[in-house]
Amino acid sequence: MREATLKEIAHTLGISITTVSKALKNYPDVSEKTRKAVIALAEELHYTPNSFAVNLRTKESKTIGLIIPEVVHHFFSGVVNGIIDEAEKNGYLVIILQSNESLELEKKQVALLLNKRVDGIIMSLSNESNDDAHIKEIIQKGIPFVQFDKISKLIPSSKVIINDQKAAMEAVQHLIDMGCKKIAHIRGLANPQNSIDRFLGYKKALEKNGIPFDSSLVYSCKSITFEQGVEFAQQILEEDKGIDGIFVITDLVAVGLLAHFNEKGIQVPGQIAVIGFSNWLVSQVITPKLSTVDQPSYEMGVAAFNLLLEEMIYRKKGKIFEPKTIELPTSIITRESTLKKIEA
Amino acid sequence: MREATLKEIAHTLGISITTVSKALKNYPDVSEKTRKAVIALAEELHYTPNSFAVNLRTKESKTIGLIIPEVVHHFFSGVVNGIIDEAEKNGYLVIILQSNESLELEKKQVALLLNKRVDGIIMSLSNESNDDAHIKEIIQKGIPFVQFDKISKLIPSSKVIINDQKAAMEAVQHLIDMGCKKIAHIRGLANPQNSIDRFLGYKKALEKNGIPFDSSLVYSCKSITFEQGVEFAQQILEEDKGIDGIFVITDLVAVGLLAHFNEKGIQVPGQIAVIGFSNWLVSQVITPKLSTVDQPSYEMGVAAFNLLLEEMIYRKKGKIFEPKTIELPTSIITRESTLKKIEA
DNA sequence: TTTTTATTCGAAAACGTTTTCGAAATTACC
DNA sequence: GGTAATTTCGAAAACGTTTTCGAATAAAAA
Repeated sequence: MREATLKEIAHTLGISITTVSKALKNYPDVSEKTRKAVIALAEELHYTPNSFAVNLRTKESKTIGLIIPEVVHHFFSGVVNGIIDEAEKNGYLVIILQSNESLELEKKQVALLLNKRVDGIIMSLSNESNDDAHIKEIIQKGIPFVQFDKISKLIPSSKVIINDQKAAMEAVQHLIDMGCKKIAHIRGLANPQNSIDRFLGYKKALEKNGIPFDSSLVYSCKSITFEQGVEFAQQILEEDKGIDGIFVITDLVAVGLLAHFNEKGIQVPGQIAVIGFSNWLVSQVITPKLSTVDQPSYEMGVAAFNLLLEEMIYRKKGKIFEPKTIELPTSIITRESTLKKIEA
Repeated sequence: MREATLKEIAHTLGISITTVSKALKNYPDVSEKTRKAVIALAEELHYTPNSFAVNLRTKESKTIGLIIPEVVHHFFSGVVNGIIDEAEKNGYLVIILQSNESLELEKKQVALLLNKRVDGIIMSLSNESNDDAHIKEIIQKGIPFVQFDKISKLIPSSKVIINDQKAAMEAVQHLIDMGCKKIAHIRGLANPQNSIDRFLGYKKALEKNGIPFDSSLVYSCKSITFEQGVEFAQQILEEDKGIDGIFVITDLVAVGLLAHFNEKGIQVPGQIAVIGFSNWLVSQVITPKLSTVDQPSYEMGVAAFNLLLEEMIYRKKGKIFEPKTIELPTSIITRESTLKKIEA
């Protein structure tokens, strides 16, 4: 079951390895006759170049690394999808590693990829990431590098992001347009930038519409779970502050709210309108169907790879590459949970 | 920004490349003094072996390939998770490719991985897979190979599976235990083996309990979607056959049923009990919470990698490897959608 | 025929590592 | 002191490819 090599082909054809190599790569300085012969024999032997040797010789592996917090997450698997597809179209393969939101693991994964000498790295930072020595090492080694979603602004690299603040503003504006007067916000954890940005968007939307900001209408998640949503729904009903609209950090939590409102016979959107974030699968199959903000995960993956590809090409030519930032548009998806009948 | 090499270290230390290599790999035939010196300099220069050269020399890359229909699917991303984690623990990296349920793509992906000369391949067949010339090529090339979930029984390789038929039987038995007398089955597409097996499990459970099989109670999905579930719910209500329990091919479709029943004011499980399959995230956040069959996706990934690892080790020693099949247990998760109150 | 030009080929180095095997240097033993 | 055993080292081959550059051959021009 030995694999055919250039040497073998050369030997049986009575020519040199050089010529065989050239024939297979369509170099101009090999006669039509020998080229034909080489190709014929190569096919017969099912010759395929030894990628290990090619890698060593060309100093590239046509392989990139991807580090994400976790695959089992609708958003990240969407991105993974986009990256894999686009990479494959361009002859690249993708190695995926998970950081599980742990800084320590993240460092290890970066080291692994550097050892593997991948041609480039795409990554979304873990929540813990504040120390970025390991990221700087990537840059300093001159490895093409792209960040997406959770990024560090301080690192000079290309980035693919959405505008969380703007998206949040639009979501809240939508609630206002639907007639909501007293709008609460279920915000995410304290540190992550997107949690902060969405909160700021909420504030700005209120401000823009002349609605006074009331910090008692902001609820902070301890965990991003369904149960957390149920708890806040309980609390909100108990407090009875007259809230008629809620902007929630993410769909999963929003669905928890809906579940409890449903149980208590609260009309959504009649009494309280709810809008989530991220367009999880669940938001379209719940009753009432949940309005939300769509993040173009697949497109982010595609964009991230293309940015990386551009840098890889630049670097290969020895040119210097100026990092770019791509901001992808989000869109409000209006479904039943916010559609009050104020039409016309 | 040049990377340090053995040659460099050897040069500056005035010793041979051989000795440097040996020192770093703890060969016994190098004195403590030179070993220390080598290690010190290696650390100072941040030396890390060139993996391309190592691959070429050792003929292995510590990289495996994984082909799945699609990442963006709760089940597959669970498996991916398990494989990546376990692979990393054992010093392996994972390249992921998607077949998108297309046979043509699947063939291409296999070819890609063979060209890359991965150390092993794990894969779940696409639905289209009937021709398996490309799979046979993997076996015949002697590449360690493991199938999981959607498998071809005809291919002599290790396999990781669940017992769909048994799981389906248990699900239907659960409905019967809950007092259901007239049980319908929403089955999947015609060809996939798991669709067939679950259907057979449904039949067997009825048989075992002395309930006559009625083919008019079996509904075949044209697509595995939420909407399909809604449609069947409509049809079932219109037909009014007195159905009081439904076993559904997968949670997504079951959730469609629930949505429509909810809209029409049908009590679940009071009038009709519903059980799904696969334990999608959505099943625990819907109202009523959906009973379902849990497939241990992460564990399947772990098992698949370990089987592959075993084969890789065997093969490396030149020993022949006898393929194994691991069948992982499923479990019925009883939630609100089937819990009728017949408790004692 | 000789010289020039175009065409076709191959020797050899290089990529960086691992490993075999023999040689040199050191130590132990009588 | 000499021999044997042990320790420490390095030359060299090999993995399979790509690419440079010069040589050989064939064709064209003089």
